[in-house]
Parts: sequence; C-alpha cells; structure tokens
Amino acid sequence: MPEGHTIHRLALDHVRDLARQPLQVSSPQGRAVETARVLDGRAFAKVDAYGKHLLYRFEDELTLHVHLGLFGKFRRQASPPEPPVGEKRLRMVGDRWTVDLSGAVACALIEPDEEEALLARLGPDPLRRDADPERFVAALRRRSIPIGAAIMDQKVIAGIGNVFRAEALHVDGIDPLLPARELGDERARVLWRTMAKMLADGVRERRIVTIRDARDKPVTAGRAPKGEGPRTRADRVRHKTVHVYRRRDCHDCGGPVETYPMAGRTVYTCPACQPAGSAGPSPTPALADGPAPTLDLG
DNA sequence: AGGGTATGGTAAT
DNA sequence: TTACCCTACCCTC
Repeated sequence: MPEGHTIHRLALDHVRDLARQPLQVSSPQGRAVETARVLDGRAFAKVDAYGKHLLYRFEDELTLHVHLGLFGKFRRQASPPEPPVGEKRLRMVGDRWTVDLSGAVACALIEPDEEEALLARLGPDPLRRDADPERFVAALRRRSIPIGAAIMDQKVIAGIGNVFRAEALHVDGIDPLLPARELGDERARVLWRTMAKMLADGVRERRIVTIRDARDKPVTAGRAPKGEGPRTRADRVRHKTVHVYRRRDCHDCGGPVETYPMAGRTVYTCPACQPAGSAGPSPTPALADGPAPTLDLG
C-alpha cells in the first residue's frame, strides 16, 4: 500500500512505538545483517518522511534509509515477538512493540552525501510543511509529457503513486493525456491542493479517501428562480472508496472506466468525467486562493 | 504447484 | 520502451 500517505503514517507510528529506546535490531532473512549489526542496541530519535522514503535518525548521526518499493511491508506485533516467518529483512524490537520489514527495495544506512543526492531527486512533498507548491507549478510548466506521467515523476511531486494519480485527476476532471504544460498555473495549484488534501486524509484515516466537491452538480429538488442558472450544491461529498482506480465503472457517473498504460503503469480514467483534452472546470476562487494546506505531523 | 497481479523504481537498450 | 528486482496473496489446476 505504499504511496506517500502510507509512508508518513508509518513515520508517525514508528516514532510513537519505537523512538527513544534502545532497539534490538536483526535481519532474520540475512540480507541486511551488517546494517542490523550497526544499529543493534541503538535508539532513533525521529523518522523523517520525504515522498515515499523513510529516514530513521539513530544515535551517533546514523541514518537508516527505507524505501518500500512495490512490495515492501511493515508488520507490527507486541513484544516479545514470535519467531520470524517469511522473508523478514529487518526486525526492530522495542519494549512494547516489534516491527518487521519485508520486501523493501532499500534498507540500508546512508551517508549525508547520499541523502543529499536522494533528496535532490525529489520534488515537493505536499505532506511536508516545507513543501513549495510553486516548484510543482513550475515543473509542470516545463514539461510536455502527459499530466498523468508528470505527477508520477517523484521529481515533479513526491509521494503520488498510481492510485492517487487516477483519483486526483478524476476528482479534478483532468484528462491524463493532457500535456502537463497545458494545464495552466491556476489549475496546477488546484491539482496540488487536491492531492495535498487526499494525501493528508490518507495519513489520518490510514486509507485513501477521496473528497469530491459537488458544487457543479445540479440540485434535483426545487426549481431555479427565473432568470438564474440551475442551482448547485455547495456540499462536499466524502467517498471511502476509489472512483476509478481498478474499477470497471466510474463511481460518479456509472460509465465505463478506460485503461491504458502510461509511465509504465495502468491509467484508470473516466472519459465522461475527464473528457479528452480537458484541464478540468475553471477553478473557483475558494479553491484556488489561500495558503497551501498543511498537516501537523506532530 | 504454479501463475498472475500489485499502491515502485532503476538500469539497460 | 523493456527487463528486472523485491514479496505476499489469491486464484486455478
């Protein structure tokens, strides 16, 4: 389940469960034995999350870098733990909780220069307070690749994966094939806010939640006063389900979901809600203005 | 038992 | 663009 929200949630959970106490660290699978040996008996003070990367700040300036990749998983159990089952790359045992890591792409100590290079490869992460949305806007302006490929590029925006790509573009009514630079700055800012909100909700609720602004939906009951357009609802609709990702039919309109490969992954899009060439409806001032949303990750 | 699939990313072609 | 890596789970045979 690893997109940005999962990674930030893990950082919070691991600080809560394991920080500031000496940990028993081992590598049952045997692929990170040296890393485990160095960290064994040490404590970490905090965990920094950048996009899909985790950085555990251990004593003595030691940093453990973890990237889950597609298959990586953390599992938690009460201490003392059961004997490891399966391919456990790293086991961290604290006084109350034990966390096992399996399937990760990266699980190793990194030096400051390597970390610098890593962070240089990442664009702004909407879940971080220090994120600058204008870097995202500027990056889109520079790219002729489809918007659906651009937001999967971690250098453009860090933390978005295939689910959020499908869902965010759908919520904003954007055709994934639209060239990134044709989105326009205002709509790019709206898209940033959509993704920031979805990611933040995902951290809080431990799952992907989409929130659709229903303002453009005509009110079915009642009649519009003469001379005025149809009345619209201003309420926001929360969906604890995806709208298009891995669905056959669109959750909003019921029409068939279209799929095709883009940037090495399958795109899911609703041609009715996201017509060809669409950059989405004009942003309303309420959505386009104001400071970028932030999340207190205290 | 074996195959297909998955929310990711890199390196080679 | 493709090949390949990492692991678990679910389906079919």
